[in-house]
Amino acid sequence: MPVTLSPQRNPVFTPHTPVAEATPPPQPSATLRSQLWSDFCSPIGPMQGGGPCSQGHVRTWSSAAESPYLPEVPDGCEDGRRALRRNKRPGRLPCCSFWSRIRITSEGILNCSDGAQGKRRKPMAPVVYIQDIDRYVGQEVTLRGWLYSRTDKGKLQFLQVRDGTGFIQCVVFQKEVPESVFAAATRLTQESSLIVTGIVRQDPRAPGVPGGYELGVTDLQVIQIADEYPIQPKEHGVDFLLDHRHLWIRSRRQWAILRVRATVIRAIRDWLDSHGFINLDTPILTPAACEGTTTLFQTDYFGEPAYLSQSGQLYNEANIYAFGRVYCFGPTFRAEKSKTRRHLTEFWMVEPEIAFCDLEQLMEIEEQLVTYIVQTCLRERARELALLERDTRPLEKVEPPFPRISYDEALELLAQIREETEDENLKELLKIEWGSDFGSPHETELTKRFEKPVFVYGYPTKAKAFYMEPWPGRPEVCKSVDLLAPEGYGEITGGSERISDPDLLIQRLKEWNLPREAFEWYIDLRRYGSVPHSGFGLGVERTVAWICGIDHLREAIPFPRTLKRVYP
RNA sequence: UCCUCGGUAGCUCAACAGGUAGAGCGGCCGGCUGUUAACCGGUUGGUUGCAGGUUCGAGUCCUGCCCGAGGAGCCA
Repeated sequence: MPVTLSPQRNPVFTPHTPVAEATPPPQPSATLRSQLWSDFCSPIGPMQGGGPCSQGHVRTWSSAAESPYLPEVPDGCEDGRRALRRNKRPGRLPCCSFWSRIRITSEGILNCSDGAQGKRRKPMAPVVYIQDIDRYVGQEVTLRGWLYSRTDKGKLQFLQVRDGTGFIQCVVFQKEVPESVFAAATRLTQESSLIVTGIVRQDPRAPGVPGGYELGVTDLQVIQIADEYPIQPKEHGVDFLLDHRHLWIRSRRQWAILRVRATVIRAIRDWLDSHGFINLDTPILTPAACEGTTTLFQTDYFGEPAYLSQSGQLYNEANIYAFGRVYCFGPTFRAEKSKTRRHLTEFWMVEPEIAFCDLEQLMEIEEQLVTYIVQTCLRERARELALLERDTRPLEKVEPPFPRISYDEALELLAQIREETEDENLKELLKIEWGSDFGSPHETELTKRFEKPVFVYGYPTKAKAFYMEPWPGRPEVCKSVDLLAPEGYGEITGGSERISDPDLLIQRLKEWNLPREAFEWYIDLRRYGSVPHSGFGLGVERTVAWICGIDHLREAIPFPRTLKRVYP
């Protein structure tokens, strides 16, 4: 994994450049790009900093105003000419690269034909990421990012800077930087983009992620002064924040959650890829309901209806007969009018499917996968979880085996909870007849009784999907299993052993009033080498919410889609 | 679809019993060498969700509507 950017590729900043002149005023967006290139790439800054060519050749470089690519070099700058000739395809070369060559021969370029003298420039500080800052203590480095917040103490300013990989405090002392640098820091508004150079030092007072390190600023270049930023570092209403989701994701909590999400997704893929699973994508546009029960989003498919997928499972079942162990990983769409913190209309789900696998083996796979996800997050995202103030002790207990209880036992447990509680409201909520699926209150109360995720298996056949294998000797119960996360988080996976007998499957389609024609291909899978097989789906957002300890799924996905929201 | 709560400055909220619409934050100006959502002084900021009604007078009371949130239902 690259941890630093090569200075050769990013020679964009020169220490001791007069910042006041290098800093653009706020620009209309149409001109911003060329303005940025001008600041990044134009040698005007360095030439001025090191002693300008008296003929002002550099000002004629077209890169500054027109193109990010190769500048013109005026007659008389022989080193510049030679550098140009060395480039086989000069037109393809960014001027940043060009400038790095110039830097190597800076004595030459600065000693133009008119004899103007220039000083050798200081070596450029390496451009680094905040997440790697601990490797650079005592060194001068350059960071590129955005101003998170600023505290002005008069002759001293604290800049909280983020670069996508972390947050760090940069300290600007008036005495230690050129006047223009201090002035530039004063002008910075929240979320202004900047390039800052300074000496890395350890200081326990410095906040941030990772924290404990700060940058003693030596130079600062402003890229853009941001307009007044709508989101302040304080509490806001949910509606306001969701309207500004495109900006909200920059804030610390959201940043931390979404980094955990990325790790959850990678852990899922890592584990499956290294346990014999092959990733096969299943269609998102589908001809009919997979289950026949849920409400789907309908689209116009060249005059015919097509529906956004709510599951790739049926296709996975085809895929296992070609590949053995497979998984699909994609978005899932549900048009139900659910209006709770546990539901999104668009969410992500991984669905493994395994040939020659019964329900018990399925549970073993699930608990291993879930354990791997949790342990990977604890190991690799400790900083983010700390920022979220997640108590990780419950997560540390997550390891196989998870408790397994049957639906019947769960009902007994619920009855017992109703006996014990004084809360009349809760007593009412927990009422349930044999044959019904659990609602949120049931799941919540059940999981409070366990420290680890708990499997509930053997649900009533009528409460589940048509394709589930009946329990041997108890046809009213099926070989299904849900995994309920602890701490009240509820269902994070749902799975089952699938029916492998074609006749039984056909009978079930009839009982569920599903059109057999649409499922002919699915029945085929039972006609040609049918084997016992099982699979499950794991909801990414619910898993992320549980691991992060957040109470609403909408924060576990970058741009949530809910009943009342498709913007931004 | 049902229940509950809410909509006042850019943001978070206040405004007693119907009587001049306010505070903090943010922005702007000034001060401060260790701030952690800094602090201090000054300053800026309003179609009180929309429509109608009662009243001398409505953010406040009444009617209707719109929007949002939480929960239920629904939901592998």
